[in-house]
Amino acid sequence: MSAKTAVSDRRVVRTRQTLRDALIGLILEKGYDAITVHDIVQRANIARSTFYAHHGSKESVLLDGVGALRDFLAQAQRDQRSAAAPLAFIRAFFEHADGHRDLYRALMGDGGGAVVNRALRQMFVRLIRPVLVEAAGARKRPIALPVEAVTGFATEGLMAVVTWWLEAKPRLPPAEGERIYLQLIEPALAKNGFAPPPAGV
Amino acid sequence: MSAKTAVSDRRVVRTRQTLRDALIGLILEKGYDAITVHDIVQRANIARSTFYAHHGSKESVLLDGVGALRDFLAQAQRDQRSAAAPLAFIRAFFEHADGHRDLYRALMGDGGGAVVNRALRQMFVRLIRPVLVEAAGARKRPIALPVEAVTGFATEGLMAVVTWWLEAKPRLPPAEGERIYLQLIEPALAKNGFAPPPAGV
Amino acid sequence: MSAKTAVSDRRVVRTRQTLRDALIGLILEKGYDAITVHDIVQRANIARSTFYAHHGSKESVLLDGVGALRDFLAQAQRDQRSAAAPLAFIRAFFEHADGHRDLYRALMGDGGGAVVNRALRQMFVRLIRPVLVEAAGARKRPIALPVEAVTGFATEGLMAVVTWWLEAKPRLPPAEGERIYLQLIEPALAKNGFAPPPAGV
Amino acid sequence: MSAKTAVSDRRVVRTRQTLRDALIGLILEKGYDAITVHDIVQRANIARSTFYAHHGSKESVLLDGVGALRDFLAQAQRDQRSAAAPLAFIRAFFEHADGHRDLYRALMGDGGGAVVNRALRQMFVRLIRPVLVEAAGARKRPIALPVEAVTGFATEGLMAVVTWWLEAKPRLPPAEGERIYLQLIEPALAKNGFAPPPAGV
DNA sequence: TCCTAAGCGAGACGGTACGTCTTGTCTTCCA
DNA sequence: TGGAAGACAAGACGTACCGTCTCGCTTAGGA
Repeated sequence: MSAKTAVSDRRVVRTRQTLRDALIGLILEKGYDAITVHDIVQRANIARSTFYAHHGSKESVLLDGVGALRDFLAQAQRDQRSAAAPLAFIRAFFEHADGHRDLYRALMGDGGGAVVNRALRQMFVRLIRPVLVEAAGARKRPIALPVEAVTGFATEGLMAVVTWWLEAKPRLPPAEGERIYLQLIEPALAKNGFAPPPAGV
Repeated sequence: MSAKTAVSDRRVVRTRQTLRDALIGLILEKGYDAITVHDIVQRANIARSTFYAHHGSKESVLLDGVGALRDFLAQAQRDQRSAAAPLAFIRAFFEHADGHRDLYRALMGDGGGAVVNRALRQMFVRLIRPVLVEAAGARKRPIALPVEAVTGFATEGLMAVVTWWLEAKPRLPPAEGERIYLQLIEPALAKNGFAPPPAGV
Repeated sequence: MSAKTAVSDRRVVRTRQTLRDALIGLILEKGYDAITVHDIVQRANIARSTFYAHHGSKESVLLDGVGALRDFLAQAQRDQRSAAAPLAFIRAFFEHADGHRDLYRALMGDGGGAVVNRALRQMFVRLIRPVLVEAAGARKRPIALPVEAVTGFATEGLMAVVTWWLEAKPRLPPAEGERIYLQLIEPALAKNGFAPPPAGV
Repeated sequence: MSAKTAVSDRRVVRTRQTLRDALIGLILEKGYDAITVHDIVQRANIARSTFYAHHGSKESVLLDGVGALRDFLAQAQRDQRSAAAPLAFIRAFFEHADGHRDLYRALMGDGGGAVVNRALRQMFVRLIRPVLVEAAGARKRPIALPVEAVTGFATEGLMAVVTWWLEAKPRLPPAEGERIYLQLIEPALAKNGFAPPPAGV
């Protein structure tokens, strides 16, 4: 709170940023799992002890970044969601991934480590579930499928389409990724009572 | 082939079985990632060097088992597939998982390690893709979605439903797991030209 | 050189000393060859990795000590050598060994390992050869025996006398060890033209 | 004892010979210490279990051979010893070594392992000591040096001269090796009361 | 001529030590 | 006083040998 703390904070922020950059660079080079703490601190030019002063492990460095992404997508979802596009964040996500293809390729493929995958899935779950709950709630008749199961299905399906889209040759525009996913998931939802209310069914 | 080989084989088979059992027991107790080779050989009561005489790593122990599962499902798929049930192996899989719920819970959840997940996904891909390729080939008009993307979508969706089904309370029968998955995936396939010809849905 | 290095040095020196002490204690107990790196680090209460941070093997620990002994003897030879006592270092060596009989007993007998023996022999060769070369060079007539052969003979003879002296019962004073060796080696040298000019014998 | 045993013996002898040959070949190639039991049985084309049926370790293979050498030298000493040549076996030894220079080079240098050295030294000690004891006993006045110390001195001196002689370039005849050793050791013995009685002093 | 006990090949196995690699903690100094 | 430097403890890793063992094949003598 004091001025001194503010100064420290600035240094702290810089250190953390350096760490995140180093980690991302290394992920692109050799994959998440193969990275050691030693690699990171060497690349970031900081001391081992400094690393542990900020993070308990390399996971923690990464989750910083995922947190930022989650905030960004949540904002997009709030701003752009409409009855016709209840999953608006998906477009935002593909746009963002399009701007950082290398990074996402490194994160989402098998090079990305289980932790990253888990974090991303968790992020999607939190964005998708509310939409499904709401759609189900608007129905007159009770739905036949458990919301949790459908949420998982939609989430993993999204992960799969994104992973494929990242590697597709020739490179596809974000809109194409979104289209493919929606074309797959919307029939599944619509047939089971999770359809965007006004659209029909 | 000779008698001598047979004898060695018998010992080898017993050792390998012991290793597999030990690994499964440990996965149930503390999760795949936390297991060390030391844990395994201690539990199996074999020497460290013997372990490495059979396997290059703990992954390899596990993949033995996955291989057996793959063979089993492929057989089921060959035997039971029909026009009305092109994904017959799914029922066989849920039945099998129902008989070894603890094991599958350990393998498919986050305790199962990335290697296991990858192996299972790969196994499903090999079972699902031929069905989709065939369905797409039977169409008159070209399909609008890439087979690879749809295969990934269907595979990850299956993984998600299975994972959810394993943890569902109260415990659900295998038929219920199969029903939920098919109810989700079939509309997605049918709407995009991968339908089991005209018969289904 | 910097203060920081000095600090590190202090810790390093202490660690190395601990290792040397542990090794010497173990040599006295069970002989050099039977000692494992595990024994040493356990006795010294340091981590295995720390051991390898300092030394590539247990030999290296030992050679530290031999290096110190070599310096000590070379100094004695420079200071005390005279025409009448061209091999002055021998007296210094017996004195030193008298003060650390257990250690030398462990090192020189069969418990000491080939590495130690080799190192000690090498040390003696470097002290003896210059004396013989000089003595031979002072002669008018060429000598009849190769210097290398004589050096080897004198060195191994010294090793033998020292080994015997260390085990002799009752315990003999250093001067007695020196006397026995010189009484054996000087006639051999004198008769073959390596005599300490005319003064001796 | 029975005829059957005799037959077995023939096979056993052949196996042992094969092992000895393999070991010697390997010593020449890579030095005694670097040889493993695996190397030996592979080279000899016998089974690991057969090796252990005959020998407890690779040392044991070698000591077979040293035993034969000892018998040979003891015989030579009995046959050729005279007042003028109390150490007659030395000539026999150099002759023998001259016929198998590669082998002795491998055995006596640092490549030969501590066990070999110990065995050879022990062999020489048993040949030299009786001569010195006898010479000392023939004296009127008591000798000034302990027989054990002198035996050690003479033995190690011999090892040193042989080792040097084996490596000398150009190659020296056996007689030259013997001459050098005797020229060094005889004055040492003579001056201290171990002289061959009639020769003088 | 067959029988039978040995020598032997093959190689799985339990064990022990090795040297390497990470991780996370700690101490000491410097700016 | 916070961060750099890096020593250190802990412990898993995969490799290399060791010596023991079990199992059949082969084979040379005695029945």
